[in-house]
Amino acid sequence: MSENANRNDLPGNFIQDIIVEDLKQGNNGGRVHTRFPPEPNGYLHIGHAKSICLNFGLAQANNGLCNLRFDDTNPSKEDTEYVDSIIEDVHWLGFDWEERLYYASDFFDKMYEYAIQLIKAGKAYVCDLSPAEVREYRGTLTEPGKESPYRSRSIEENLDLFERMKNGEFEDESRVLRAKIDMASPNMNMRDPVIYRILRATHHRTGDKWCIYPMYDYAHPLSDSIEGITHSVCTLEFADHRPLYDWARDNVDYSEMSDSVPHQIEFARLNLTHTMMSKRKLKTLVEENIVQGWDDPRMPTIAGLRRRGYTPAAMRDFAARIGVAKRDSTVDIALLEFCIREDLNADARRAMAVLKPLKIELTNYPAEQTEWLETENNPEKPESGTHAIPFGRELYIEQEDFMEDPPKKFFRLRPGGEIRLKSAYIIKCEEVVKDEKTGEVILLRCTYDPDSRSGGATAGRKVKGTCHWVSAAHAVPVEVRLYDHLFTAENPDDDSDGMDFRSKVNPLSLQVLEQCMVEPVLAECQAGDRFQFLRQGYFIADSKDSKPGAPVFNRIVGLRDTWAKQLKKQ
RNA sequence: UGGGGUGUAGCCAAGUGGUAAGGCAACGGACUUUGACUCCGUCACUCGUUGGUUCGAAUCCAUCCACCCCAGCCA
Repeated sequence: MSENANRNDLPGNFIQDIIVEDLKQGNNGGRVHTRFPPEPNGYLHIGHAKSICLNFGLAQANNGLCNLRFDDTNPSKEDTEYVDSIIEDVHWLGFDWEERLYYASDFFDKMYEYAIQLIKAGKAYVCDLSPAEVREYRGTLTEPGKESPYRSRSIEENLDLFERMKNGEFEDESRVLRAKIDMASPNMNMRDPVIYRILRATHHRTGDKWCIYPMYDYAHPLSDSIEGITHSVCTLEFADHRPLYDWARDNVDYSEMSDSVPHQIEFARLNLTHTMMSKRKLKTLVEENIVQGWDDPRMPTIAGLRRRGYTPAAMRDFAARIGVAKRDSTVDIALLEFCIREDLNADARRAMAVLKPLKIELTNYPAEQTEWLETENNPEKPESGTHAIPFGRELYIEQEDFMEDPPKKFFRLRPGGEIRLKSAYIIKCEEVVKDEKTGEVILLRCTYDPDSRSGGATAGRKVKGTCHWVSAAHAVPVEVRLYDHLFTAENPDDDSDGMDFRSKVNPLSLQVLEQCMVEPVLAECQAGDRFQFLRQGYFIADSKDSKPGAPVFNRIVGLRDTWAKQLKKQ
């Protein structure tokens, strides 16, 4: 991963270019200070991971700092559960804001004072228009707006009304504080935007202290300024808000707080194929129990991906590989899967697990005998050593590794055919036993070649196929859960077809296999341990339901399967 | 039809006047005690269109086209 880590340390994107230029010009006193500013109204998802890696990465690469700030200006949507999960997820991704954890609500007093400053400067006024009237007066995309009749109130009256708004003398929605900018601006955001509204909701941090709350467009530039942020990185849809960001930044005198002049820079948010990114819809999936929770392994949330078995390193690598630009783009989820495979291939321990067992009886193997064979823990990492696996007369192999009437180029077991059992012996299929009623194959009677033992002097004989197996007498039964995309549609966020997204959930996105057999050492694995079950893919012992002696495994990602591809072609 | 933004391969993405990086995917081959992994090779005579400037244009100018965002007292 070292190359990838390097790439992460040295972001090669247009924002880095801006920073380098700023540094060259000596702007901001040579400081670089970014922030990751989520609203605590849901769990973080893979799209946020891009932003986190960007903001913290930019700071790291330039000897700067990155803050974590909760943009908690709308108490009706926010909750401490989300605050806690966000803190956990950013840490888990591997980033540290040290003591610089802020909340926009930390600055409510300051923001209130600044609003008074604006009123005194004649740059803000209390407006009594109803929400519907405000909308009407705003005009349309092609027609200018009309000025509010309350626009020219005296400073004294504005001061009085604003204080009374704060004191709770007025109903919700009866009045707002607006910035006095330009009702004819072609930019809708500049048509006297609301900067404070009356909202009676208990705030998760300030409780009932306030009944007026600042709007994002006002609060964000001020939070940035107060924290001394130099580069305020956000997504493309805020580009239209930049003039307002600058307006608030430039019309408030915060000089006693900080010497930096933050600039907003926009980049394209992440879209992933087969992945729903809308927070609102993800929340619906949770609330309607369509998934088991925010950390359901099928969710694109950081918590879900973590439980699915994704590693922080793989996610950081992914963020580095997708790049940062201003084009609306949709990254192929195959790239994310590539990143986790690459990480796990280097690290995950190899183990044998039979997901759909088919019994084998070795007719020439002594009934009571058990041999302990050595097998490598990870061939990519010889220093990880070996472990012992028991071998006996009765075994299980994968049902799909036997075909009675196979197509061409089938390298596995067939009647009269031979395969090597990984780290053990070559066996030959002598007899196929079927269930009399169903015709289903239930047992293969085989013979083994005693001279073919792995690692032995006479092990050199080659056969075409090698398969995994477990000893029937020693194997441990476990539950395995196979996950697939929650949505089969390439772009589940697109609802231009008029169909409800709930109807697009993939019913096969979760398959539970209850008859799986794993080698005995896995009974003692720890929750969170990751394995490669050879050809079956990568799995993690579930961190939620795993219990000693009967672990549950989630499939993280499958392996590439060229055999399946060839079958399709035929 | 107002304003803002973006067009480079199937998907991302470098490139900023000197003759199209890299990754994913795909395809072909080698290797293989799992058909995985690994390794090797192929994959844009052309950068949304059409003109122009220039010895030379993905890069500069003009034109047209396409897509995304904005009319919350959400962020």
